[in-house]
Amino acid sequence: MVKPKRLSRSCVLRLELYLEIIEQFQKEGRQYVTSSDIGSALGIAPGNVRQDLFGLGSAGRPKVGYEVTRLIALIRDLFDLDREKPACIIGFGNLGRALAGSNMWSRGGYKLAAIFDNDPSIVGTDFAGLRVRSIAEIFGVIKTQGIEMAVITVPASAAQEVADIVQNAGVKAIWNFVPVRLNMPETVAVENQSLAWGLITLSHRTRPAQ
Amino acid sequence: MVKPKRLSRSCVLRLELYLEIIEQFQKEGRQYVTSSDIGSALGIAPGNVRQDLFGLGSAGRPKVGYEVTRLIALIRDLFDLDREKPACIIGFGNLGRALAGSNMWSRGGYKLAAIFDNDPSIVGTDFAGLRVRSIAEIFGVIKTQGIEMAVITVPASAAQEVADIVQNAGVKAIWNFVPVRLNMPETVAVENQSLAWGLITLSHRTRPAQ
DNA sequence: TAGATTGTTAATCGATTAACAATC
DNA sequence: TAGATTGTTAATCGATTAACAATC
Repeated sequence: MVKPKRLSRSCVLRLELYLEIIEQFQKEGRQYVTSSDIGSALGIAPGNVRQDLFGLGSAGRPKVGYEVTRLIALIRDLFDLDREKPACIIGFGNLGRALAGSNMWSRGGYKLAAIFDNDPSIVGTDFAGLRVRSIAEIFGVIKTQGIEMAVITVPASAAQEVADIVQNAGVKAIWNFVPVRLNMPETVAVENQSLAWGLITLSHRTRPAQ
Repeated sequence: MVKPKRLSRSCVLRLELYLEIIEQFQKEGRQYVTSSDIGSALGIAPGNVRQDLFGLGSAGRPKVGYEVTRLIALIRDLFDLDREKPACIIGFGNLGRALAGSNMWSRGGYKLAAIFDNDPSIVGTDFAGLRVRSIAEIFGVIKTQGIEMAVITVPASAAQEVADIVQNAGVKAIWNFVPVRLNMPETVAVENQSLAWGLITLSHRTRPAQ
């Protein structure tokens, strides 16, 4: 189950879609799916699907298709979704709260393990069994709980400072919702989730003809 | 200022980054930027920057660089950011509230013009001068206010139904935060913002070596 | 002038699509 | 068997990178 070749970002994106749709097929009770089943559900050419799965080390059977359980296991393994990785949220405003309450954590193989904020009126309150902690505790809690990922939803002025702290504490990944380019070593995986991008893209795509 | 050629998604993404960084340069008082300035700030090859700007119909001056104000105007025009387009949010839970309060609207050239929810305890309350309206009013309000874009943050079970309504009302774009594939005609631009994707990507990128 | 930087073409690289033999 | 579907190679397409003459 070694996977030496680096997958392109677009291939990763497709595989995420495949997983989603295949799990849906599974819910419907199907045991096998074909590349056309997957492709037509997603608007992707079946050959493209086959080649992606081929790179994954698939094992489809001509005329039958791919075994659903095996395919799901392969993709979940590739994405490391079955290991519950501790994560934290830093910045517990509206967005932090929304993310904390979302069901995305388990889908991504993470577990929300700590929440931090620097507002004294929030620190100490409870959310889903977690006590909101002060910013000063970030380093220690990440270390002792082995937190691997930090979601950053603080004001722009504090983002780099917070990122430095979590990086020093040994976090491997940062999900950055702040519209600021974080300066981080290559060892930390940073995913920028600038919300304005989605809007700008839509604005572009619906721009009136001139 | 006609732009016949279709830009690739990655090119659009880069141009969004350029805009961001160029506006930052502008704040610092600079009048000209070179392709290397932009490229090195973003980790993109300067030749790539030049080619993108070339496709935009740029007008740089050898040895001097590109005029900041002109470049900003070109990109903002391309993305149609200077026309304030009315938008609405449907589903006013934590996420809807977080998005409503974000400063992304003006950056994307939109203006939050209406909020909808079906919870009677929320309908009628105020948020930033807007009265939260009931789901039943969606069609009429979109029509009368000329709303062009709808942000959908409702439960998964209601997403398709809501999308159908806004599409019938004439919305041109949907920003879908629900992890559900919406069935929409090609005339509607749909941007899926599945939050789990960011997590899965990070999980993949930090997967322990095997 | 000399040096820096653009505009733009050509070369490379990678990803997608087409195709079809292998196989169940 | 015949037909459907995979595995896998080759062809195409597009995007990135390299390169360099033009120019300020």
